[in-house]
Amino acid sequence: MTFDEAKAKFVQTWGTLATQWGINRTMAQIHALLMIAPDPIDTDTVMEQLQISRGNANMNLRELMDWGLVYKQLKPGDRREYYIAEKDVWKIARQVAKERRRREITPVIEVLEELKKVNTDTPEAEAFRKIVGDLSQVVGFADNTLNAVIKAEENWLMGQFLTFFRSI
Amino acid sequence: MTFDEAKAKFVQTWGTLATQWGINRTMAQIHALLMIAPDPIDTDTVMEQLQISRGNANMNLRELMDWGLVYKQLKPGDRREYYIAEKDVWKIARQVAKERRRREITPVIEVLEELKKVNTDTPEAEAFRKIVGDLSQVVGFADNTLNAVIKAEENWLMGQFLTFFRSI
DNA sequence: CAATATTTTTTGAAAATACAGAAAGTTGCT
DNA sequence: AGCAACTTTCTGTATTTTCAAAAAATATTG
Repeated sequence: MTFDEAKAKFVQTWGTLATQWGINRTMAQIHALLMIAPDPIDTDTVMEQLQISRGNANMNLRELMDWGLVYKQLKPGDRREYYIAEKDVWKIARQVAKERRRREITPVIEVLEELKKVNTDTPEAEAFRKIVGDLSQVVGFADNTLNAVIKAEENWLMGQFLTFFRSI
Repeated sequence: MTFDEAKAKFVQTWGTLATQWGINRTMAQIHALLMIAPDPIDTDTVMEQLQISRGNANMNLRELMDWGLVYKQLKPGDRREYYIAEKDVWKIARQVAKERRRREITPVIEVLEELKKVNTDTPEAEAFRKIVGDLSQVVGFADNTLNAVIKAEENWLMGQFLTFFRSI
């Protein structure tokens, strides 16, 4: 496999993984492209490399900045805006964990807590509260896991977790 | 909130959460419906409750069985097939972890390992190997986390994890 | 073995999502 | 201010995903 093939495969793989987890393919591909770029890249380069329109490139670059995964970079004497990706993978992980927790997990926990309060007095309602409560625990577990990632220090994380998981 | 409203909200919430994580909305809604059903349910009931077609109901019920989250149940003296959901939420979690690991994480790890082997000798390729290697670690961490869930015993899981995470 | 009930697969259409290209908006220079 | 270099937003189109309805297959009963 040539280096160019490897880069292409990386971009494609990252895009596929993203889709499977409910994230826009192009956004992930741009992210991949920026992660493996040694230097800042401008919009036109992104467009050319991924064969996408300016509008699309711009939209997803903003989204990536919104997720805190990509930064703008200005070059002195150049009006264009260049983009650079966060390269610290654990920081990336923390950022993603943080966003997904905020956008998707926390709201669900709130709803489930609300639903547990239904006070209808039938066996059916009793069963309902049971399963909702149980699911609440599972989602809470996911929440805790993400939170652990968010709170963890860079290097500390790998060590602690690996030690813990190896014990299982 | 009435009990019926609560049930509806639960089904809707579960569907939304699923979409956000790359899973078919209807599949999750059927799953939700079955989880809170005290008794086995047949296809027509699913169709009626969620206002979906027979084809759609059937397809997603199969998919749910494929994920190991729903079982068929036959009633003596009745030709129809009834469906029942796994109610043990930790078993559900383990099942989901198992499937997603198999379908989505493991393949990515293999690709990343492959990509690390690119032996082009330039600074750019060196940086590529670095980021791919680092990401490999992060994905490996996700893999380990899912694996821990899969391997864990039912009740044991909550206790261990909570203790661990509280320490963070 | 027919007649009937039930499940499964297929197919084309509808809905949702993603996107290109163009228009509009900004910024900075002369 | 006026122009040029870029960036952002908008709008209609294309792609993908989801799904209803019909057709086909399978199972069950008399």
